[in-house]
Amino acid sequence: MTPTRAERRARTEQRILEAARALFAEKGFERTTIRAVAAAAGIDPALVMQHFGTKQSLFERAVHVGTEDAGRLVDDLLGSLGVKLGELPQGSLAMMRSMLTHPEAAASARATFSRQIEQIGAAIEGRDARLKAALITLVLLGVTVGHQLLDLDELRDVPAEEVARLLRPALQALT
Amino acid sequence: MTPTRAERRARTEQRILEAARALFAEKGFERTTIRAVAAAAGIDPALVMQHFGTKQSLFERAVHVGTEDAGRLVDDLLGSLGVKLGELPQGSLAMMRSMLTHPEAAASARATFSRQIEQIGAAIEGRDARLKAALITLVLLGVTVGHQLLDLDELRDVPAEEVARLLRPALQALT
DNA sequence: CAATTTACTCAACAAACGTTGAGCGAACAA
DNA sequence: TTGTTCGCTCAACGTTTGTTGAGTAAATTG
Repeated sequence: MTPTRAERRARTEQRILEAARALFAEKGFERTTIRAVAAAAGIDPALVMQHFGTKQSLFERAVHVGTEDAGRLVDDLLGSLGVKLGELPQGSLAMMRSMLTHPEAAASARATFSRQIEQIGAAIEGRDARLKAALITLVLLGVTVGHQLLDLDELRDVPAEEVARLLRPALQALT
Repeated sequence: MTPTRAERRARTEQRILEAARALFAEKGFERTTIRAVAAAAGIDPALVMQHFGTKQSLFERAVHVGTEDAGRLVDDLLGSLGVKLGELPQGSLAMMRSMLTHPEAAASARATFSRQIEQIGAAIEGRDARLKAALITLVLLGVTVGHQLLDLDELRDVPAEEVARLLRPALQALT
């Protein structure tokens, strides 16, 4: 009946990570406090430190989940040009939210984007393949930022399929 | 010979604003401290407060300059499809750098983008004009973020003309 | 000239932050 | 059951932050 010790540990660690991801995605690294994460997880701030050591490593752990899945967005794009907005994992949103202000988030973002660019570039022929791939990635970045993070009125309540439909010829022009 | 009092005041106010713009553009709102701005301007931190009251209003004053010029980027784009990257005023960079983490910067960014979207939308025919205009703006946002703020390797040292040349057909597909 | 305004510095405050160490009580191993 | 491990809380530290009020010296005003 009573949960085992390892279970409890894994359970609260998960609660911390979920709370951290949500707050990092909503407020970014600097405006998210350990105290707020702890409060959202229903525990003491000190426990967060015991589990993750430092705020920075908590961020890394929170962001790393979903980073591998982020490549799928590009796969889907290249395969069928069907962009799936609004399905980004919260870890990727947290990274994106912080990448302009937090140096380590910027490094992580650069690594992720470079991986994606390389992936796309390999599927494009021609001399400017890498540059074109970068632009494709940045087009998606811009739309995602405006839609998911900036929450622009013009994109709110617009179905992802419609965005994909309008974006498709533009992206095709870049290949 | 000795500068008048009003001159001195305007002079240092200018130095503060320049230092603030540079730091806000480089580090964003939360990582830029009043003390750092004061040090960069060669004065005491208290003097910054006397001039601008609060860090928030300093940011607003620092960002507001160049906001009107930001619309020209879109004008140029629509007129000749010649995107001029790398010529963004530092005030706009500061706003962009902070828009994902600082709520008031986000509000300012939304206002700026909405103005641009409306402007572009008026020049596009069809039912999806506004949505297309939003996507055009976000494409430029993404490229600017990747180039100016994220400093991606793939776009570094790439002349703006080449980016514009590759981007042109993609943007044309959105009109 | 004397009187006053003002650009500016100095020292300090209160709040919030990340982080730490001691201690408590329940789960574990023997 | 006894001793140990460990998840967890509590209280506090030291630093950094934005911000303030008193004080100084120089420019202005009369």
